[in-house]
Amino acid sequence: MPEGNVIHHQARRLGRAFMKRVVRVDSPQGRFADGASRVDGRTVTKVEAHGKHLFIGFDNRLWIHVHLGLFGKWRFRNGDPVEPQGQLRMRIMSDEKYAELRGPTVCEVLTSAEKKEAIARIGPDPIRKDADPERAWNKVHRSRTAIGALLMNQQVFAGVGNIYRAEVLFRHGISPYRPGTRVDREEFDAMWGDLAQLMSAGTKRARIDTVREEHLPEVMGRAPREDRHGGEVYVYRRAGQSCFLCEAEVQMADMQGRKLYWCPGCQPD
DNA sequence: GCCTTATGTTCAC
DNA sequence: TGAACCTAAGGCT
Repeated sequence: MPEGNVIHHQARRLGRAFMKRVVRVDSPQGRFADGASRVDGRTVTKVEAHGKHLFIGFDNRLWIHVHLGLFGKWRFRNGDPVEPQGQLRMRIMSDEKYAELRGPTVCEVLTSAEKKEAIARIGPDPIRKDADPERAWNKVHRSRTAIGALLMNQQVFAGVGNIYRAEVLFRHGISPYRPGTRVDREEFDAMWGDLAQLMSAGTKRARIDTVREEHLPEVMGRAPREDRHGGEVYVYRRAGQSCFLCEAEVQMADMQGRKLYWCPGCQPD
């Protein structure tokens, strides 16, 4: 159940394991059998992440495209593959290592042109150095949609998910219900820069930490147990508890089918 | 063991 | 707006 930072982390890991190597690719479950046969036995030339989308490139100009969705998971192992247990969509294997993919929303083979189209469909990804924040700003400041929803829209901010959405709004004192049209340029720039930094840090560690250093003693003192997503945060999944920085109670509400967390004291309408 | 929940997206109505 | 997708972990019994 990863946000963009984890996908980038996994892309690096897949690159380290398989780049420039001839690999075997199969689909013990069968649902990716046709795709696997098109890249089986080829050499991996590139691994890229764009938002929550992962692309593995091969020397025949084809790409495996993976989107984990809510349930998808990679598992990395050393040595010879063991007998598959349960539903295993794809295996990618070198002599020393292999990776197993279960439960993805998307696992398909694309041509270079199709891969380009897939990337064009999503917005700029704050983790990528080649991202153009103007594309996101143009959509945000023209939209009456709530900024909390815009942050979750992959065509606006690729890779941002429910944790980064809640946390970046908290860090900038912005109500999730404020329309995009009422987010000014300065606030947008600050949030974009913050996302770039937070998500890049989250890529290295494959976890999400958003608490500023000066608040850590207070947060650690009052939240001895890590939430199971791993990492220290201000409001995500803290509904009903008091805010770390003010007296207000952290709120939870449904926004477009996803749970939204915010502090009404620090993020007034 | 069973029920709920989850860092997500798409499609049908 | 809701269901479907289809996996794993945590909480509860």
